[in-house]
Amino acid sequence: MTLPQTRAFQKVVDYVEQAIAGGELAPGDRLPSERELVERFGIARSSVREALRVLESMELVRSQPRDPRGPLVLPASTGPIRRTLQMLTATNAVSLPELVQFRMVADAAANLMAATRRTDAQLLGLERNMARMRESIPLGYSAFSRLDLEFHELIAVAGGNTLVQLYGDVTRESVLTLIQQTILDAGDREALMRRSVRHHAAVYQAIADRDGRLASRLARETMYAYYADHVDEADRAIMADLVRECGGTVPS
Amino acid sequence: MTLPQTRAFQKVVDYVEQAIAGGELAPGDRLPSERELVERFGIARSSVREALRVLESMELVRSQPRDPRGPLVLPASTGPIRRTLQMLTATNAVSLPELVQFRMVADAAANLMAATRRTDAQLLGLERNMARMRESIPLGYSAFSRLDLEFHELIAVAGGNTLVQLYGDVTRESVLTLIQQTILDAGDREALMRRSVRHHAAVYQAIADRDGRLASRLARETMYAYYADHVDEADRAIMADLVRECGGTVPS
DNA sequence: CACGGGAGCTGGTCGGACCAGCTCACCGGC
DNA sequence: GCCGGTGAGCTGGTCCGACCAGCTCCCGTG
Repeated sequence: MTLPQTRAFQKVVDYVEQAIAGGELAPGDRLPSERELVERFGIARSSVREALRVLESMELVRSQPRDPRGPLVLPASTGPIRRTLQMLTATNAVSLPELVQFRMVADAAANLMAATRRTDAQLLGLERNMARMRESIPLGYSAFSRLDLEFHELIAVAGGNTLVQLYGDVTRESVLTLIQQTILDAGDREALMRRSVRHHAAVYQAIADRDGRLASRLARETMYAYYADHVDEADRAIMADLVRECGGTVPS
Repeated sequence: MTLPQTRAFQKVVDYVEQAIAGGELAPGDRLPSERELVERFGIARSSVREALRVLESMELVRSQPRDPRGPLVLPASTGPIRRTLQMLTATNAVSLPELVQFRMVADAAANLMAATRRTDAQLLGLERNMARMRESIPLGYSAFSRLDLEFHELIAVAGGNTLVQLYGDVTRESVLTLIQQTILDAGDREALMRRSVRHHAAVYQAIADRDGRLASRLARETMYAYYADHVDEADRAIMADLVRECGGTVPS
């Protein structure tokens, strides 16, 4: 009883996890109430509650106070991935060069896919984002960078690949938190923003023209131009390789 | 008291999360004991335990029974990312084409980086893996596929980018679980394995020669060859785009 | 100074208690 | 006969107290 190898709450967690993975529990379904789980699994309510907290932190389930229908089963979420990666970058388990290199690859893929799959409506969304971005230049870098993120996210959505979108989003956010201070300290922020707007316009045009390879190359060349100076020589060499991988060129 | 917007255990979770992110708590450190957390946060022990279960499920902390030193702070882990992605694929929130497309990009990047950064020792590791793989062909597909995964993981490690490595690993695992049955049902598994060995040999040679662009192209072309028949036309087109992105060619 | 044993903690689990308030079925009015 | 308001019966959130087995560390012993 006391040390049955697996802790009491784990039984409930395992059961619910497998039930969701196996399709027996679908989003919108309800788990039995805490007191009913107590009886079904033969464990104390505090143990059941621990299990529910774990399942909640995995975003598989949500308990709502005083809901007689029981805990709600949620649709599979990417939240834990985001949170975990943020923690990894916060503790320096993942470095800026790694993030930047990965972003080169992910953004390039997103651009490539978006060029093929984008709809006219999505193109319009990009256009509107660019307009707002131009207007935001006088408002300062933080407003601008939010729109910058949004631009890339719109492209990732248009690309239609959940993984490219998810990993790209997370990585962009992390890059921004790591680099923001550097940029704020740097000299001519407005010139930086203007350059950014030009780059976006070029990418937009490539996607509008359905020229995926160009859109991809632009992503990599732009990332190189932005970040090459912020990493050491070895990482810069890898970044240059990544630019060349898709036929791009790096300034010498 | 009853509905203070945020639940009692959340206070502890937030505190520990921020302390770890901010560097005040480092791996190897100890949290105060449960009973001490009770006093510090002014909440009941059951609430403290819920918090610890949540932190444990994020792999930030580990409680060990009867350890008077208190819960152990762990090094940042990628475990939750792996588990979450497995759940996403299990519930079909992420489809096979998405996984395959992402793998094309991630494996290509891993190969490219490995060609530049690999050490001779790592090259030797790849060689040994290939030898074991050849020997494993008669042992059946599951042993073989394990070695296949290992080959790619070795390359990813040699590439030296944590993100490429992590995402690649997770994605390869997921692809395997989704495709394994199909392959087991398919006709000539042995021919498939032999082809795989040849592909690995080619990638190995490119990495040995430090020809990153070739290694990258091989990754994409190989993935296309393996999986193009298992996806619909639209996704196949994207895969073809990805092959061409790095200058590769697709069979017509 | 080395070592062995016990005291004092620890985490794991259980049970019971109270609170505020959402739901739903039931009942009464229209 | 249909609709709408209401109260009973639950729910989840929190707390408290209790017991168990056993790891650690300290102190006293040799």
